[in-house]
Amino acid sequence: MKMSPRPKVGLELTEILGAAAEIANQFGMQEVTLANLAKKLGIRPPSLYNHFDGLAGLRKKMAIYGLDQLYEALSQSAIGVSGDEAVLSISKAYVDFTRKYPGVYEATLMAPDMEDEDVQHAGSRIVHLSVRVLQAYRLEGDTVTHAVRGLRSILHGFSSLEQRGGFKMALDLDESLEIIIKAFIQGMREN
Amino acid sequence: MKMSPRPKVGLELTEILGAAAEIANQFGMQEVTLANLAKKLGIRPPSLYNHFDGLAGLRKKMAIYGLDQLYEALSQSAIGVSGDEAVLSISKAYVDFTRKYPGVYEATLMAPDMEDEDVQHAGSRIVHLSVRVLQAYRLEGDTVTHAVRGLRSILHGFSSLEQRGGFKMALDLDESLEIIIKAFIQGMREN
DNA sequence: TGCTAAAACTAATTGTATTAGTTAAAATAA
DNA sequence: TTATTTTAACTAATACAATTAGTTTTAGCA
Repeated sequence: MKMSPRPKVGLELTEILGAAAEIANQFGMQEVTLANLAKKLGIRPPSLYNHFDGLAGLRKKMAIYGLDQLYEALSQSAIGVSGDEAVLSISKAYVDFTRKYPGVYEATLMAPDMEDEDVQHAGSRIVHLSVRVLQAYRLEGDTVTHAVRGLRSILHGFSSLEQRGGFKMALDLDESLEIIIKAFIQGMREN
Repeated sequence: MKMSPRPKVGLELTEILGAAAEIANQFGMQEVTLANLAKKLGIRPPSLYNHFDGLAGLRKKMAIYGLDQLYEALSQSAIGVSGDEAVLSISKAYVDFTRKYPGVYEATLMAPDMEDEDVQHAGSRIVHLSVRVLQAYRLEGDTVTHAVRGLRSILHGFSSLEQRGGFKMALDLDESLEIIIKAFIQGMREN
């Protein structure tokens, strides 16, 4: 019996998620396979099952990891600002994030079950942040909820379309975002 | 040697795309595999290669098919209306479409190459329709382009988030959409 | 020192897309 | 009508992904 040297890699979950995020950002989520991830980490695919429950488990963990990072970026951008300035600030931070970490953002949308409690919780922090920022406008009744839905729709739709190359006109995208957001919040305030 | 009867199925591409759309609408695009599609059609997976170039080719054809259907629904909804009424009408038609045919809408976003000429062309018809509807507001300069980008962002973002169960508050979604769209177009007009 | 648990491993199974080569049916040409 | 060509099915085989079962090494701890 030969003593094949099996160096105990001793992987931490965060290193695994970091490696998975790198693959996702560089090549897209469809390239985040157990085979590719294992290769990058220098281990065999079945070994990954010691850290999470298969591909579905990995995607869930990546979604939560991504939502946490996105929340972090957004909340940082909202420090010390309020009103229009705050809404514009988190809007730009949101789009910046999807540009810098497209794969992580993609992972955010690829949880096997969006109804899952942990995923919901990670996402709800972002919703609550939006609520807090929009409450500055003192909208009445359910209007805050409608406004949050609108803001999220704009940010997600804009980012998604931009990532897919959906905007073909040669016209500055940051300018578009600013104009769109300003129009929306002004329109919400007036009704 | 027995003459095994091999009934010439004589599939038309539209029947194949229809079957694929049914799978997509019922079970999601991840279930649109060559194996599942072939089973539904009563043929063997390799036979599908006579009709399109593998899974990537199928996805491209489904994307174009979906964009054409979406355009059809939107343009019908815009007949005989103008201004706010027209924008609201196509917005509702857009969201209705994604609710009735979620898999087809998903296919719209899953083309292997969004830059592909045929896919771009199918998508551009929808953009042109939006331009025509928004031109009623006589926005100046590049503002029409910004407005089209905003409208598309809202509609795509809203639909996408709704489909993924992203809106958890118990508050009517159609009402949200109407308020969001009205706020956006009013805000765009005033600047 | 010896036990236990964590985290790696190999081997084998299943399901997927894909390619190569074959054949029957239908359409077309002689 | 008969012969040829094209279309669209087929079988067989390959490559690669996820997964499961069972095994082994390493590290920490009693």
